[in-house]
Amino acid sequence: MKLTTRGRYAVMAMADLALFKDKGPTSLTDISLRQNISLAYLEQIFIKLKNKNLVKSIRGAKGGYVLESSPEEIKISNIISAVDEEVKMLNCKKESKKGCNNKSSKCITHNLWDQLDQHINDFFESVKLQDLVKKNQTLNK
Amino acid sequence: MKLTTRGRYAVMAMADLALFKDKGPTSLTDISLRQNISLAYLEQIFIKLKNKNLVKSIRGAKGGYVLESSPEEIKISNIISAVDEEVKMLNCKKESKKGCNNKSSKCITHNLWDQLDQHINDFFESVKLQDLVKKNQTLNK
DNA sequence: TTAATTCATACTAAAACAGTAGGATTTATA
DNA sequence: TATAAATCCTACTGTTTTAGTATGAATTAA
Repeated sequence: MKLTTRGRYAVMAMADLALFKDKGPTSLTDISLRQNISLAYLEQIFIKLKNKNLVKSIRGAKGGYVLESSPEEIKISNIISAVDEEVKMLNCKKESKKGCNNKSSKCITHNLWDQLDQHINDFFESVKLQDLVKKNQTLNK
Repeated sequence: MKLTTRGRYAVMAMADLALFKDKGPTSLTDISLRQNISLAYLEQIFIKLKNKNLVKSIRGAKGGYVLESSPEEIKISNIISAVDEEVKMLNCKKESKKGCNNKSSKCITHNLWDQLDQHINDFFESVKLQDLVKKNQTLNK
């Protein structure tokens, strides 16, 4: 599976945006400082988030980023899939390389990975940005 | 998370062992051919499986590997954790490096990754080797 | 005009992955 | 007892990915 710091950072940054969404556009500098993520790396991540219409950019001084939708509407799955290429276990799908050919009994575990994919994706589908923000508030007294 | 071909191969190989468990020890050569996995790579994987007491080795000609327990008793989680170092999303745990310090609001997403870990591990705990073998049999007419 | 910001692209060190290579040891069996 | 089949052991390696750096251009509020 592909779930790296890029995905994690993206979710953290989006959660940060959600936390401060009432204070106008949030600059990446702020997020960088608060979440302790390299600014230049954040920039790359936000290009992708923007391309997938998860955030809107405001250029120039006092600019920054704002969420395109409300935190209740943004699913974690949207964020992850925007920055990491995909959440998939299986090589088997691509017929080209090695992979199993599905018909034979070769890839006995085909279904297992399929189901795991399903589980993980379901999980990310079920959690909204809002859930993170709420959780955070109740957790830190 | 760490779930690579090594983990996949390990599960495939163990499933293969389960399928042929009545025919005496199974050699890695056989598994290599049936599952299309490099023999030398399999050898490395099986050292780990042996160290974790998932398989038993019989050396010499006509030797091979056999399962230590019955397929009903071996959980996928056992296999994965034997060959991949761990199934964990969080860097935050290790205080040493960067990570979040948990007390502050920094790592808003801490719980999210924790829960995902839980989900994945639960899944792998719930599936037994026997489930794979059965599934395979019913699937291929 | 300046400073703060996004935007864009190219580069890079380090690590991990997926093996390969080469040989030593053990053991059934012919 | 010689041979072949197997596990065992350790070191090496090409490739890719990751996580970031570096550099500079474009935009815009003040």
